[in-house]
Amino acid sequence: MAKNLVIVESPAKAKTIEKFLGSDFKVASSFGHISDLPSKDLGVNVDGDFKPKYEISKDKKTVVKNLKNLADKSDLVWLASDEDREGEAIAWHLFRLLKLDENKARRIVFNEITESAIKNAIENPRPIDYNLVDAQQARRVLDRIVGYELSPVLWKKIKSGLSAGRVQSVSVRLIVEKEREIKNFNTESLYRIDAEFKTNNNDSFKAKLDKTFKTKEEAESFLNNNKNSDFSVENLEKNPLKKTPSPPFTTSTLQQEASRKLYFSVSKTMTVAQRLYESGLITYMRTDSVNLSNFAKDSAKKHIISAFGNQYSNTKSYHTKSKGVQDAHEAIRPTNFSSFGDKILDNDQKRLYQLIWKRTIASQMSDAMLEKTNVKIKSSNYENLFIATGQIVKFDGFLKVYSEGKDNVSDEDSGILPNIQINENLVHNFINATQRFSREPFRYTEASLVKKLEDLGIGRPSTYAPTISTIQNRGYVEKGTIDGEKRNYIQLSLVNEIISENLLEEKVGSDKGKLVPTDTGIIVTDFLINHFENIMDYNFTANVEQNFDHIAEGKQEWTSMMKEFYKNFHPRVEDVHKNAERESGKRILGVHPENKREISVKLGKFGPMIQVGTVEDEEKPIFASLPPEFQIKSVTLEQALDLFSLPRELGEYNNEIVLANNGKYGPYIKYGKKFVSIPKGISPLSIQLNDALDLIKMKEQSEAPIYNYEGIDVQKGKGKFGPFIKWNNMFINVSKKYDWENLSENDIIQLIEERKKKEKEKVVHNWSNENIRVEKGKWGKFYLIKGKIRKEISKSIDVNALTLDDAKQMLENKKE
DNA sequence: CAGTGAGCGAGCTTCCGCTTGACTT
Repeated sequence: MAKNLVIVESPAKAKTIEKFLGSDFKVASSFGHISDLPSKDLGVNVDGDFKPKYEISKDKKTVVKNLKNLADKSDLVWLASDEDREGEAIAWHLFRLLKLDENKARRIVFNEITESAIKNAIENPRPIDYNLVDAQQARRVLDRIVGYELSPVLWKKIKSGLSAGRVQSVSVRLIVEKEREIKNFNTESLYRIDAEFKTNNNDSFKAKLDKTFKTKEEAESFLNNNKNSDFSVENLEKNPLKKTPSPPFTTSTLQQEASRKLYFSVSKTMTVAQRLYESGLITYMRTDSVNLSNFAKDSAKKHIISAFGNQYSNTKSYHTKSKGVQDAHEAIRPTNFSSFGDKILDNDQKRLYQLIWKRTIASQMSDAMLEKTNVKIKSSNYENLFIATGQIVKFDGFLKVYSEGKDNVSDEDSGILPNIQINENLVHNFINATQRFSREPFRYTEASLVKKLEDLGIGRPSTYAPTISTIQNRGYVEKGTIDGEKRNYIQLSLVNEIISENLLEEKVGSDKGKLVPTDTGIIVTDFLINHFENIMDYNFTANVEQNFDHIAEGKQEWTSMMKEFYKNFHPRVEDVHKNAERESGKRILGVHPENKREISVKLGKFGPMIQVGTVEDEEKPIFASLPPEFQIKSVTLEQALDLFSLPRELGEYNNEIVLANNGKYGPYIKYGKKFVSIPKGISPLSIQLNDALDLIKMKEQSEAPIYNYEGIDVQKGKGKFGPFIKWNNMFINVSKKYDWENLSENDIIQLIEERKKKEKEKVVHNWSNENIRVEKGKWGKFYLIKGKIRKEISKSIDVNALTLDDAKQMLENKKE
């Protein structure tokens, strides 16, 4: 057994490091945090000393047990978690839970995974930094108090199951406010003038006028003014322009570029990067640092010089400026620059790797040298000037491999100008006056939201992707589906001294794939801003981070910060609990045309709903849920009344009545006892019998058995987790190596047999009459299964000797 | 799984950051 145990956070890192250290060292991983506050209750003594109650995280029990075993057999334990707040806390929890002492434990840190860095770290251990640990405790406890005290307020005042937190609530606020900006935006139009001129050599180029016009009349009169006008070059200026490469990738910039260039979602970028990291092709992918190790800079330099030549190399260091950066890792870069990734089999992995390769290499290359030309063209008839700009590349430098994408591309790039002389006379091919509408602000995409959060110092590299999922899962935010509308605009053209008018068309107002707030998101945000302005302030995180820094520097005691915060926060929570009005976003739509009762729309316990009448009325109110295609803020009285026509009887099929209705899980068709979901885009209010029958037949077809194996039908389908076949109540995933569209008889038999074999190995007991099984799980665990009940069997019980009666007894206890 | 919404009250929900698999349909 090795004398030394090194513990790092990530297993892939452990594997790499073990190669650098000799046989005296065993390297293991903690898989991140091992200890946390309990999930069931607050877990903080808020009435006294703010002491947190820690327990070993549920999924880390075996990890801790294994580490304890290894530690007990070692002479020295090296705690090598990351060099930041969270990493220091992990080291401390390991120290506590592995029951180490000062003689046996050493804390070491390194922020690059190279042999010299690690050996250097081993030679320079330091004590655990308890100030840094306290800063982490403060961060953890603050987040817990905010999240676990605010969420129950929402359950009571708005809807059960909702959540609030320091990061997610502010993220939703950003999206809600952006939507309001767009809604309140006043679109104005003006006329822009652009022209194409011709030189003496018959070369054409484009130019813009330095003035715009408010009305069509003004634009037209300007064009008239150009008839019989002479044009000449008044001024020609050439200026050098330098472009510098962007720094290497952090998590946030990688997510943005992968979104712009590869159209990856934030979470897809992270899973693909994780694969590359596990294969040892890139460094760690959750980082806020732009720093490159000396090793990386050296090998990038060598690669650049040999591939492009000396003049392309410009080795430099980058430093991170944004708030709250902890610099525990390197920037995201290839581990080996000599591989351009052509051999990576998976296409997505290859594309992401090559993006990282280019960005990193470019960051170590020379600036690009450009020359910008500015030409001013005057008219004999008026004062205003036409301006043409051109750009030529004198030396491409880093542009040879990489240029960064832009989020909101508006102006076309200025190209190359022909040879033009000063005072040269020009003629125009055409002059256009084009109506342009001012553009409303851009909605956030996943990646641009991450950028905004990072700018505000909110959230961490490991949480950007999960935060975006959370706010969508809670129903606060969704991806837009509106395609946009057509809009006409006018273009006046002066050609050969004649003015003509054209009506052109453009599309505006699309929110496809962008983040838009739901009714719930808007109501919750307004409620929180009303009652908890402080927490919803964009600077809240920045302010508390300052306190955390003071704690880390030993200038402030962490529980005193908590007391100070809680003293103001908690009474506010109590007050809102007691006194605040229920927030439902209620809007009165009008009165019922027949019975004159009030019709309103609001957010109810189970989501948005329409209500006829009020509680005060003699007659009870009638309700209908508002389907997702409508919104509280925009639904009309007519649409609301329509909803009460459900359920609609469409006709008959196989002697059964066919109904269309809205259910808990969306619109559906019902016939007999069967249900068929109505797909998005079709309304249960307007669907006709024919379409409904088509849907029914489609469903029957997809459920039709494709094969019969051992007397049991085989069906196939596509689920949440990809294509599968179903046999004997087992879902069998069909991997990519099979052609799911055209499964052969052999494929099906093979899939079922493989699965049967796996099942057999797993099952210890099977009392099929009672539908009770005992199965083997991972880590030597055993499970008792009946229907949907799944219970872990304690290790003290001999599973093989278990009888049916024992099993029944255990299931009974479970129910209590 | 495919109607509930007042009010009553049971019993449930919830945070942010650090890490991977196991597991779902």
